[in-house]
Amino acid sequence: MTTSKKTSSPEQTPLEEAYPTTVEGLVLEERLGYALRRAQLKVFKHFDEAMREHDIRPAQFSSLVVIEGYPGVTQSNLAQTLSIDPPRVVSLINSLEERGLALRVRCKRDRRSHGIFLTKTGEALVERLKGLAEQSDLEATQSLSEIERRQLLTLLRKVYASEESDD
Amino acid sequence: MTTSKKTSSPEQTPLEEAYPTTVEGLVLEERLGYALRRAQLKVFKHFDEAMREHDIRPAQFSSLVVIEGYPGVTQSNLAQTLSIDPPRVVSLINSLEERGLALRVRCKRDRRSHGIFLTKTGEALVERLKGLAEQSDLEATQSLSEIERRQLLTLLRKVYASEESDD
DNA sequence: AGATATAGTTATAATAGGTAACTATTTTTT
DNA sequence: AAAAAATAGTTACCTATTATAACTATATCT
Repeated sequence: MTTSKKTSSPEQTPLEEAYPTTVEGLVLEERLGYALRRAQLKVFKHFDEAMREHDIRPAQFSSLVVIEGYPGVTQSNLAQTLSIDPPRVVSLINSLEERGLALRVRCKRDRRSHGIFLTKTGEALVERLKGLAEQSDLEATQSLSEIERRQLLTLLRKVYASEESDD
Repeated sequence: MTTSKKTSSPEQTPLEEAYPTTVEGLVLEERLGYALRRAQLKVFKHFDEAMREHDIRPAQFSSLVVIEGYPGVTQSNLAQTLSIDPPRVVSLINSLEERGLALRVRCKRDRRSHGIFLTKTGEALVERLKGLAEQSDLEATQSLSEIERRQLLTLLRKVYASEESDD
């Protein structure tokens, strides 16, 4: 406030309400990270609504789908697969186990690790959720044609799948 | 743990290390939200690295760019533009002001609001940052051709720009 | 047997994000 | 012109996410 370093003409006060509610034309519109964040915000909002009824968070959904696809997957596998940290997996699986959707089974071969399995309830739920998630995606991307939607998915995969060294 | 409800064959312990570190072939790969999150994770990681030297967070960068583009923008304008909440803007501008990058000027016309301006330092920094951000985007999306990158950006904009009612 | 590595866990901290309530102003209504 | 309502910004608070470090129990290596 006491800084005297000024640029434009600070004493000349902000004009009307003439300021934009979009960043149209701004360099920001060219930034991939910004576009990704905004798009993700929108898609996740739809997802949240779709899952509210079942009180399922994005990470829980992802976990359920992976466990369904690979019954007996270990927690460290899950961490790698979803690229989240082991401590995060613990609370994730805790929440699923508490709700009777999944369960840990101590591995006989290596008694340090747990295989994660879906319960019958979990299996039934994940089937339902997959349908809801697909519907939610469609709603969130109504502005895209079917071809564009596929294109977008392909491009996104291409971005995150390239494991240079990170991730 | 005491749940007796089982699905696959939990007693049969998890197989080797035969589990995947990708979700290849899984329904998850078809989910837009998942793809967006993973891509964003990657792009943001590069961005963080690029900005580390200047200790600038994504939201700070976005704010700086918007202020540069619309000198005298008010905090509520900024909140709308970036679709973040007013309280978030407060701490954002605080951090920029403390570092001498931006400053608030009480508006004469409407003394409730502040116009936000960049200082000379802020202007110089944002110029530098824009270059770094562009470079970071390119690095994060090495796997894309220039055309694909443009395509991706266009598609993402199309997703988040369609204001049906949300956002 | 002893050293080292791994799977999972706990505790903890940093941060993002959002809600509610408050102050100072301005605008609207009567 | 006074009272009521709306607005800009702020503060306090609360929750969820994410990362880090340290601990345990098992397993592997030499």
